[in-house]
Amino acid sequence: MPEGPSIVIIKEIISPQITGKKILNVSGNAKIDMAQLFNKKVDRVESWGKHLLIILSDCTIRIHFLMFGSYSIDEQTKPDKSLRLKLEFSKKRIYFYTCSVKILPGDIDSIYDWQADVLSEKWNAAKARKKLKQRPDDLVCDILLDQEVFAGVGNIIKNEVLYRIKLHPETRISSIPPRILSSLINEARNYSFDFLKWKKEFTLKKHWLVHTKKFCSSCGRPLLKKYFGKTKRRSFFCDNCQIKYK
DNA sequence: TGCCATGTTAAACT
DNA sequence: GAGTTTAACATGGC
Repeated sequence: MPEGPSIVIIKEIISPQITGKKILNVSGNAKIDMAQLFNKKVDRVESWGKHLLIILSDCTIRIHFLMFGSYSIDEQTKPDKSLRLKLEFSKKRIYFYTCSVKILPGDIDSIYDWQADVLSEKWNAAKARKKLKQRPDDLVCDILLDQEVFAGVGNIIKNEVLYRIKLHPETRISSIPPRILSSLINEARNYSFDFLKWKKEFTLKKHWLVHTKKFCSSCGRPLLKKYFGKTKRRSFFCDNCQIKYK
């Protein structure tokens, strides 16, 4: 579920089913003020990075699926204890499980910077570049996961992007040549769209070149798995093909 | 079977 | 108070 493209898919499925519809009942164990949602109409459904946003007239329901979140439509498929939020409409019921639910008051456009979302048509590569320049000492494996810079990028996308541009995960931002920095920013977006396409085709895993893989598809040597940086997430990489600039 | 993970937050530490 | 580490969430794949 969790990386940005998966949220886009959920948005595309849910949006046409509930946009313009009124919330007739709210339940679940989410720690939110449910009364606030009662009888409100869904204005639109959006995604920002890994956030699913159900936008109402005066507030927004923000769903974050974390690591194990899921949802279902019309039938409750999980036990009550994991049912965070149930939204009932006249003909539809949407269930969200094991996720983080928050109500964001006010205008959504003043809360989210759509230009930071790698999957948004408003994505702004130049702005991302400026943010990178301000973080010269950060490792590239950390900054790719930074949702302020690359909203929607998760650990799989991180690994695949770095492999694609032949850059070592432990490289400092300040050491990356300008041309490689450009491809980093471009591929963070491009790979996310490839991820989206493959996920829709149910062929995502088949297309992984490095994530959870054992051997480099380019040189055939064994891939390494290490935990780098502040984020300490798994990095799969080829020590031979991915360059660590200094 | 048991471990680990596509993620984030907040509490508990140093 | 800053920075770092751990726990919590609770499921599913290998």
